[in-house]
Amino acid sequence: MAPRSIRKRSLPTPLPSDAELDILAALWRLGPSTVRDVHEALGKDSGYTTTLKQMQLMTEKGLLVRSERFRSHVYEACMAKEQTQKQIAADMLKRGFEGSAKNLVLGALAAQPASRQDLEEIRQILDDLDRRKESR
Amino acid sequence: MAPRSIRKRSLPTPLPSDAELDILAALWRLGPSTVRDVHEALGKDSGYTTTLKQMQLMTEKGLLVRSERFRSHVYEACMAKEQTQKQIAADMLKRGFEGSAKNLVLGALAAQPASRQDLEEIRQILDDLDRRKESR
DNA sequence: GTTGACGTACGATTGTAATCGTAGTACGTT
DNA sequence: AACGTACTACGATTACAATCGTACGTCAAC
Repeated sequence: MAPRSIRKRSLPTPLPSDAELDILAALWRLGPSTVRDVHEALGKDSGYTTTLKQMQLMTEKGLLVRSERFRSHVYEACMAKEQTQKQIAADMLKRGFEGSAKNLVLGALAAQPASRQDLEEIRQILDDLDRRKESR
Repeated sequence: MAPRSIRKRSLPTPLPSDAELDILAALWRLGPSTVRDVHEALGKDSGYTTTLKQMQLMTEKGLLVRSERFRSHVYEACMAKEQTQKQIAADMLKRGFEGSAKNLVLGALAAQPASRQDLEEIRQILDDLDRRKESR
């Protein structure tokens, strides 16, 4: 009778849930911010205390760090955006894409047509990877 | 007071939840299967009836279709793998990757090093996209 | 020193996914 | 006909994310 949630628990850093990811995204974008800043940036119709509580819980979980400032608290994402994105992609890959990066790329590009410039940048990434393989 | 789950509800085809995605993945891999087939393929330590119920609910939601066979039921994924993957990638992109396919690709490749062959296939995809852009 | 604005703390509530137990049904074997 | 086996049906339960209401604290202004 033990349900599992979106992502496996009891890992070094549990993967963020849905609303948690939204908050993280806001913090990555805004940099260190107060609850109010984040809440307004989210633009959701839920209440202020909801966002507050969420961020308090995330702090307990180790997803955010908090520091005092004058009268309010300032929060900051604990992990770098890139690392979290990597974890999310890994989870995604394993669970929905048969572990094939190719499939994920295909899905991503089908879902969100990339600009020519984006395509070029992706090629750069591929080339880099190739070169790193080479040198080993 | 209306919580939201992983993915937004009330869309043409609601995005599959976590366990649902596992089941879909199994069905894509196995093709039309009985509950027992799926349950065993999942290799989870939850009970048989859990998988059964899940698949019944998914059928109600329109994620699976069911047909009779001899004494058991045979289930099949309703949507093609590619379409679901596309939806998932779109959701992911929007929520965690600032809508940037490049970031997702970067994350995916960092998470799951691709083989040289995979890289080549991804290049093919990029070229195709370029060509399609050209001809428009 | 009372009031108002603005902040945090936290218990209680709700919705939903995930799970299981138990009951019911159909079939083959003896 | 009775029994064992394999399946489906479904209500009840549990866990957790998300939400809110209310209590509480602090500072500034009047």
